[in-house]
Amino acid sequence: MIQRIASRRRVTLNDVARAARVSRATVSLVLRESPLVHPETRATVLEHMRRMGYVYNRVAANLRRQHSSNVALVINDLANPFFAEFAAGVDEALGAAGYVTLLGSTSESAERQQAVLTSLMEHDPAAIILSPAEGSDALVVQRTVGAHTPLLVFNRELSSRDPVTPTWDFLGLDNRRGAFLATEHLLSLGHRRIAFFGGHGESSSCRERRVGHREALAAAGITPEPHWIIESAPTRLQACAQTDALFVRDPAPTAAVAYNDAVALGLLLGLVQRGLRPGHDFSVTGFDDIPEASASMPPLTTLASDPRGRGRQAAALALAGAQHPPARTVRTIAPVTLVVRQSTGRHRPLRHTTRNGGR
Amino acid sequence: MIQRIASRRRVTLNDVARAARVSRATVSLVLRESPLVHPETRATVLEHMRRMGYVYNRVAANLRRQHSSNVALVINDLANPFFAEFAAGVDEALGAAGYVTLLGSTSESAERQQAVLTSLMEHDPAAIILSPAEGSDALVVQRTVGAHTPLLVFNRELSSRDPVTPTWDFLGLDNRRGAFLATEHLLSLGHRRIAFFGGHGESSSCRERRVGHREALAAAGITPEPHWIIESAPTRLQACAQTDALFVRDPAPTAAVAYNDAVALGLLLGLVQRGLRPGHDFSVTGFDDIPEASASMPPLTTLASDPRGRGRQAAALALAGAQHPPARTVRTIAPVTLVVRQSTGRHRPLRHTTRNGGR
DNA sequence: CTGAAAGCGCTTACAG
DNA sequence: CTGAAAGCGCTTACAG
Repeated sequence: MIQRIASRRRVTLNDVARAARVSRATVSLVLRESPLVHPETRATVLEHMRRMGYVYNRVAANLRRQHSSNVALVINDLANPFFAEFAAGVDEALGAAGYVTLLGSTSESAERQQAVLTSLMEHDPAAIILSPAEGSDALVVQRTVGAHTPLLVFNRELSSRDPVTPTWDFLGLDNRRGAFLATEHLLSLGHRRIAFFGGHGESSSCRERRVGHREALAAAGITPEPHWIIESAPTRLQACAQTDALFVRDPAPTAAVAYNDAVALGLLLGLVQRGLRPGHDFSVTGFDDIPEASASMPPLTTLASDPRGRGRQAAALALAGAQHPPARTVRTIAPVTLVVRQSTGRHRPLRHTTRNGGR
Repeated sequence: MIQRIASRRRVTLNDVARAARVSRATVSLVLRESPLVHPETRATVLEHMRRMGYVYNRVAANLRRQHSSNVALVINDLANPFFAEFAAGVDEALGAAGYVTLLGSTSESAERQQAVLTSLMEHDPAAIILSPAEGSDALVVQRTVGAHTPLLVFNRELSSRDPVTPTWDFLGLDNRRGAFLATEHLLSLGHRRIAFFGGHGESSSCRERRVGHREALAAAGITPEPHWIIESAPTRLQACAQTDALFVRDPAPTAAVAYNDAVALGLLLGLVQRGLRPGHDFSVTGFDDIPEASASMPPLTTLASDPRGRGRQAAALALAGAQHPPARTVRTIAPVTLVVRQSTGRHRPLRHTTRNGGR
């Protein structure tokens, strides 16, 4: 009976005021813990709220205050543990700051990204964190986000056919240095013919990692052969299927810097299917340090970037962008660290071993 | 300069009306594509909107219409690919229905779940989809969600020390039958001593899976030994560390039904470290069919539950709950299907092979 | 310390 | 087909 009455209509601040025999203003002040209101009045009001099951309507409050308490988070691939961890970090930090996360997952589709951004914009986000879908266009994004809402682009550069001056902040990983470290590590193990395996040349992160690879080789006086650079979709299955491309020409590489962990794990599988023992006959590095990296056979040498920490960082940057007037755009490049495991050593899960892990 | 002027203030429906020299009502009708408004007027208004960069404020509209266009999604472990896929499915279906997803990730903490739910409730969700954190209490959840907002609980039962009559809908997997199928499969391979490995007895999904395991054994006339039931936190690392518990007493099990894929993958690793060849000396099954399951060494026999599809289903159920008056609570149990891979066969990735994969 | 009034950006009868 | 008015649930000066 009480249940029925309670569920008839949402109880509002007005109802509480009437029940407690005070004005709406007073209830509002109680809500925001103003010292102006008499402790006794305050206690009465609070008691009424509790009894009536009042829940604050922050949406209405925000409308009146011209304020927003939500941040949109648009993710290209939530199924990838790297981005899932990132999202968890974003949500954690936003929640701690009193914000709520509006999620949009695009499944790597630029069209869906467009729809998602349009819809989210109608919910008046204080800021947007966007990990762009492949092939998304900077101009299109810029147009739908508009000039009022601060945008933080994560992980991938946002570009366009026509030149665009970025009006967004950027948070990315130090891809160049990561790939440099991985290549250097393989060189230190005695490898000379080191492939760069997987990823697409259109992706900015892939391009940057290739540069790091090339620079490390150059520093060692090595000029990479064209057939050491192998493309593949950044998935385990596609990478596995591309394994043979490493061995089409003699002399074949003895090691590979993989675009990321997913690709590296696919390559591990491909090597085994070919009768090779990874970490023994052929060395492989990854990128991201997803949970599977440490549990693969053999465990994967890779670059750790702390995706959850990146998420917290992204939230902080986005909120900063929302608070200050848009001064100038901020570019942040987060460091990555090499984690050495058996996929490049010979059952020696140590850092910077100098034993030759190649053939 | 134009930039500065544009970014000064958000342009509202009022601004558009003034610019187009019509009333606000007319603009509002244009927005909702009402046939009442003259095509020419309509065109003018639309053109002004475009030029002025108007973006619809759905929050304000919802307030007026006493309507909500967001659904809260609270997830206990977003880093787990199973839940990440689920979340992607939810977001996809909600987006298609014109709703937006409010994300809350709890990292398996009941306290954080409480905070997250409270915060999300203030954003007036049309419904809540909750995958409960371990140890969360039904009464507490019920109290903070209230009677107005339909709640769909996913994956785990929500219980309490005191008896509660559920006022929420439920979507879960057919855990009992899944574990039954896995056990039956191992039996068909000739195993007689089959352990149930990992998970905690407090978790409803773990309890249900244990029942399935026990029933399948019973159907084969086998009474499980107490030391065949091994607890572990549902993570790869903890599971790996528990491997030895399988072999403390003779005769030891020759196969194990693992609580889920993470646990199974940890067990695979533990077996290898012990010098055993999984799928050869010892058979293992998982649960969930996460992407790594097919890429592990050896690939994992497991139960597939289509988490993305579950997500879409959850979204549909939640929206249904939001539309109809709360009639009675709905319980939905989604089927799972056995996927046979090498971790239970001898390099025979086929369904229902009858070859003995145990020792 | 509390109340009456205006307004956030929109929608919805109600007249005309 | 369009305009003037009221109101969603809240906050914020402004009086008293």
